[in-house]
Amino acid sequence: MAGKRSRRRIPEASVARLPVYLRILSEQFDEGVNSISSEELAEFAGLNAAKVRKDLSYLGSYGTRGVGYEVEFLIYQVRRELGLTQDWPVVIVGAGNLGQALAGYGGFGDRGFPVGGMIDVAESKVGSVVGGVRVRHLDELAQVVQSRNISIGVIATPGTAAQEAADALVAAGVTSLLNFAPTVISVPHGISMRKVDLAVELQILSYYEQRRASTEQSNGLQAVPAERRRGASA
Amino acid sequence: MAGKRSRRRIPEASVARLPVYLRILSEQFDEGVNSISSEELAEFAGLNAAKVRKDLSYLGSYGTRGVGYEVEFLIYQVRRELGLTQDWPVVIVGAGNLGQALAGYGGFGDRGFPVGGMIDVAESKVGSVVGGVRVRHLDELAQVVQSRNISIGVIATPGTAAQEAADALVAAGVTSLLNFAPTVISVPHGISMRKVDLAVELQILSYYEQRRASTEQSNGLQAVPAERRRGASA
DNA sequence: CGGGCTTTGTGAAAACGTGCACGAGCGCCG
DNA sequence: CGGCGCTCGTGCACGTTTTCACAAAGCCCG
Ligand SMILES: NC(=O)c1ccc[n+]([C@@H]2O[C@H](COP(=O)([O-])OP(=O)(O)OC[C@H]3O[C@@H](n4cnc5c(N)ncnc54)[C@H](O)[C@@H]3O)[C@@H](O)[C@H]2O)c1
Ligand SMILES: NC(=O)c1ccc[n+]([C@@H]2O[C@H](COP(=O)([O-])OP(=O)(O)OC[C@H]3O[C@@H](n4cnc5c(N)ncnc54)[C@H](O)[C@@H]3O)[C@@H](O)[C@H]2O)c1
Repeated sequence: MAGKRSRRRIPEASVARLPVYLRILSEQFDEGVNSISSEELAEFAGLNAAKVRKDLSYLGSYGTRGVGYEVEFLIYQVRRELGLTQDWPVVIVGAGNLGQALAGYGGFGDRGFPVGGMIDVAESKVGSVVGGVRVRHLDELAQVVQSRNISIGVIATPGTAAQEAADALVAAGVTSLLNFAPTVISVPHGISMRKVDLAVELQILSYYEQRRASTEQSNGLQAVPAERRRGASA
Repeated sequence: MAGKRSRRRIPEASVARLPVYLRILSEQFDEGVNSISSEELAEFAGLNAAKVRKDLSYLGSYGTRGVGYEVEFLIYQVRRELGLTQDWPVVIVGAGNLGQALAGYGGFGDRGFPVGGMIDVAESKVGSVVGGVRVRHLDELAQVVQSRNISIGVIATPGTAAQEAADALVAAGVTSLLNFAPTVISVPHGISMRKVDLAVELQILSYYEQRRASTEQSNGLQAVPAERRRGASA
């Protein structure tokens, strides 16, 4: 039997690497590369080849032994697995500095995540247009979510309002959240949640910085070996 | 002998949680809470108590059995371990939308990471003042880094310039990087690197969204159980 | 058409992180 | 001042992720 296909669950660590492969593959494709080996892909991604192969094997057996992977086909498969064959409009809650930057940021809609709505509570924000989208009041959230069939919400409010925003989003029917506020938010079981926390990242760096200062020992982290850098030249 | 103290290496996963504990502890302290149990801390952090205790045990034995942890003292210990007893000025490379948002963002300097410099290459940006800091040309990077003794660099350039920015930062003497560009960058061994990638986060959410659509099975992720939410009321 | 070279796909082992369970230590109360 | 109840600290078992290593499989060349 050739391939049982993809309804096996993919480990989260692997899922988190698929977008990286996808980006690399897309770049390579644009440069006219048709075929790529796990070794090359690993090199670009800063990983080792075995990990790349194992990750890709969760998608199915799409490589050719002795040759590698066909770039275009692999792109298709990764996109399919990640659910990128459809658009996922997002709603941004909090139209402050960050919310506006995000809304104005092209690389958002470009990649299949158009801004389907912006929400705020401040009089001064509601009604204004940011990144081509009219800011609506929190009261209208459910209506916005339902009319555009939005399932991903981005929280860009101050930390104190983040839980409230999350609750409102979930109540409105959103099932995935991306939280930029520096606050732990709790969500019902079954809702996906990821966070991006600047302060946490900096503090982690600080830890290793300090450590470097005391022991002259370097260590793990996401440090990528420098060896053989490849510039992507056209 | 009481406690061999902290020169044992702390697992990265634990390091990444310490900033979260720190934030919670600081909030609790501000509200007048003097003592906290691993159970309570776990509740606030959305984790389980055993993990909290294990994480804290890497710092030393600072709890009191039958009682819990003294908040103020624990704050001090976590800060010490994370290297937050000193400021870590950062230099931001790329003064575009994101770079400006970051520079203007208070919660940066507030937490011990003042913006010590901003760098760009565009004529239109160099010389302007953003968030109280004058934007300098890339050529002046080394001088900025050395004069202010900066060891952390933030990359906020377009993806195509990210590797170049990283190389320049490392050459200038920076030893920790936080990369916002959607590109894998490679750094020499011994340099710490963390990345924040919006597209990756959204694509991970997309994966689970899609999966939810096919199987009516929910799963892992960072999903936090909703149970007993605590609002931090003064 | 067969042998050699290359690279995949994957079991199995190792490393790592998490969660459980419980002994040890401390404070409090009677 | 002794016993009780609470919570820490941690050994251990479990689950997950990474790494290793190699057989299987395809391609190319002679
Ligand atoms: N600006 C940055 O560079 C940056 C970087 C990292 C993290 N953050 C975090 O992102 C969040 C937003 O930052 P910011 O700089 O945009 O802040 P901001 O104050 O500029 O914007 C916050 C916006 O949220 C709105 N708001 C408040 N309560 C709300 C609610 N209940 N529902 C909907 N909207 C509400 C406010 O009206 C305001 O427009 C903060 O939590 C901040 O810590 C910001
Ligand atoms: N804007 C957002 O909300 C957002 C969100 C997530 C990620 N990002 C990423 O952050 C990065 C910056 O985004 P942006 O919106 O600020 O882009 P931008 O185009 O507004 O700014 C980029 C800046 O970098 C400068 N630059 C270019 N090459 C440089 C070099 N070699 N050295 C120094 N500076 C250089 C440019 O002059 C420009 O000022 C991008 O990689 C983007 O993908 C942006």
